[in-house]
Amino acid sequence: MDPAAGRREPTMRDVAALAKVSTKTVSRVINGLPGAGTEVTERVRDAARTLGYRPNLTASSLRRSDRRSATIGVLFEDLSNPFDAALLRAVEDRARHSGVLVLAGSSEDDHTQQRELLVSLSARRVDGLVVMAAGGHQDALQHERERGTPMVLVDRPPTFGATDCVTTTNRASSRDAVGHLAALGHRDIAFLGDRRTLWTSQERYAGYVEGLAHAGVPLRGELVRTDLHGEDLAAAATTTLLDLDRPPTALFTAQNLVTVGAQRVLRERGLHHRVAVIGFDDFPLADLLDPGITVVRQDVPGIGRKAADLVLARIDGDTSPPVHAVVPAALVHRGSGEIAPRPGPGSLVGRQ
Amino acid sequence: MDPAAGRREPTMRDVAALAKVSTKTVSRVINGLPGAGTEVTERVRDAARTLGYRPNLTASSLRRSDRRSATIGVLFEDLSNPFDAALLRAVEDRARHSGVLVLAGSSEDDHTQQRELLVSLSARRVDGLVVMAAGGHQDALQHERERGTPMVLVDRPPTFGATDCVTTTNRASSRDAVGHLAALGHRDIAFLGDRRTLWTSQERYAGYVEGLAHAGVPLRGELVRTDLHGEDLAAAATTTLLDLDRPPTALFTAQNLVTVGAQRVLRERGLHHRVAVIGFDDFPLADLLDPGITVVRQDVPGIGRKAADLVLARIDGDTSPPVHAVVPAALVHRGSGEIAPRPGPGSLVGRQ
DNA sequence: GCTGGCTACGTCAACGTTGACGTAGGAGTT
DNA sequence: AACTCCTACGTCAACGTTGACGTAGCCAGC
Repeated sequence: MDPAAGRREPTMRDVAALAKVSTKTVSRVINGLPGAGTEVTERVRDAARTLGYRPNLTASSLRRSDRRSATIGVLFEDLSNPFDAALLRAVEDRARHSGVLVLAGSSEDDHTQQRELLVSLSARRVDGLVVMAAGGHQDALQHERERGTPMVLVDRPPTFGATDCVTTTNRASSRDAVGHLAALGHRDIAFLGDRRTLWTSQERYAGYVEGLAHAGVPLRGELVRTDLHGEDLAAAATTTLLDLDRPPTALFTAQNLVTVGAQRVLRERGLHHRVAVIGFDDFPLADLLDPGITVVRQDVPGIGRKAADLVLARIDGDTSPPVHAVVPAALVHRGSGEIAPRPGPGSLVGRQ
Repeated sequence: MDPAAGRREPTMRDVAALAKVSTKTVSRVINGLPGAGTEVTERVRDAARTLGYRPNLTASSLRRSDRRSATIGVLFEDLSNPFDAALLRAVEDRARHSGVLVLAGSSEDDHTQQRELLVSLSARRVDGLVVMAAGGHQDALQHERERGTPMVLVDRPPTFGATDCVTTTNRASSRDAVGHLAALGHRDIAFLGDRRTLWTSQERYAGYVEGLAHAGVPLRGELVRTDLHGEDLAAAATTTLLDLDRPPTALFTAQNLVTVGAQRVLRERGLHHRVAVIGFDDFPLADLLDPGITVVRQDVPGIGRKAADLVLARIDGDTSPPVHAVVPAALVHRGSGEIAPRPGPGSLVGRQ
């Protein structure tokens, strides 16, 4: 049974009646505004406590001139992905310390779902948004932004203007990672990437191309596999790569699930000490594997904090020009990226 | 610059004026209620589209009799923990399909923070709560519950009455895990647990005790380590356990971070193929480690779905007696839990 | 003693929406 | 022709709160 069935939430009016003051005075006391004497303040506090009064932020924000709901929306791809979860946590921490709560949703990288969530969030009059944009067009986001909603994109930049965004050094770090492999002597470095519609995938691929070029290693098109969304596709692509006549001696896996999928296949084939791997995005336990997985590690909490700071500042009226903040990623050497190439079965290395 | 600086959000009044109808008729059209003719409906829709009208759920829920905000609060320990994140995602999915959004917060297992978040959530008039209770007393939760807020506890049951809850088979699965180790011949099975204030820790410890008793293995108090909150404490405890004169030949690590901390030490010492380990809670990549980590896997999405179903049903007025749903966990054999005991340096096995 | 300024209140309306209820006009019934 | 009934609207007030403004009482200063 509902312990409070039939009961009604006490309102300011109830408190005012019990304290024998006007609702306006209750409002002043509750909000700590000046204009209430000490004795009256005490009476109001007592009454509120007695009745179990709780302010109604819904009504308050409807009436107040600033119209703030003290709530922001967070719209990520998949809240159960460790990357998204860490990002959410960082945003939430920052917001909480400003008295702002977070409405969170997963878009599943689907435009329809993203649009529906945007509608739901705007119906609740969130003060701002932190969004990991679904790949492809960003019409719905642009539309929302043009209505004036403060918005910060994370992980991927907007394709429209006047919007803050926080990303990492996708291209430069990818270039460095490939350069690291090339410096060990690798010349057959495969690229395994997530959906090509994703900006991060494109940037990481661009970094891969630049890294090869910079090292003077020709790009072999057959070593490039994209649109690997999820572990299974990544594993399948890894299999076909290893079955090539001249298989790669190193893999650059450009997303965390892709890294894991590739890793699974290497282990099945007993090649995990033979084929070098550098992954983009760190993941839990990457250091416990044997060999440890060398990764490009993003500063996820840093990205989240920055994004939260930006959106909170915009909500507070900051009208300085839009910012594209780039939070540097770092190459973390753990072993898998430090494996030198050596001729394997079917390899043509040394025979050229 | 804010693209909409100075502009005001269009309201029903604006739409009504443009469509030359009353606001009430706009309300009917927007909410799909009967009583609006086809021609008028069309005019209203056009006007709404022209103005970019968006309903204000805040005002709507203030006025409506049911007073629903179509929002629930999710109050977990740490949204960046994979367990919490997976749970959040499951709850969010279920809620979203009912048109309900999720306000999420991390309590960090801290009563003050939990209380503050409860206040924030109730100020926003959430329709219900899904809570992972902080350890120790649950006064604030009980108070909130007694006010009538629908509430479902997950992972840990309430210490007060009349409240739904969803947990897993902590005790039985722990018993089974220990039994599994004992059946392989282990007699020195250590217990490494999280904070003793947590109900799950207590239950898992109880299962450990029962498992030993059932297998006829005497409990050695020095093999029991608790209050290991986080990987570092777990690693330190593992070290002292391994340094015992008669070290354990198997570890039952009763929480995912504890499992990882212990694993780290075993690897450092090269004992990961020697000392058996079963962990409670699965974690990503547990299968990729060598050996794969045998774990008790909770059905996290199942728990989240059930919790969401319960709270949504309560919000819809379900007044059936409170439920304590138990979602079964399963032992997943991956190798680390199938290592048989053999005498090691300092072990007394065989010398007794 | 009157003015001016200040403090501590109160009154009123409005935020955007919807429930309760009213009404005009047409169709159907007797 | 008078009646009921129904549909398609409109009017009004209220949800809980706060901004704008009003006012009573007090004190200081001349």
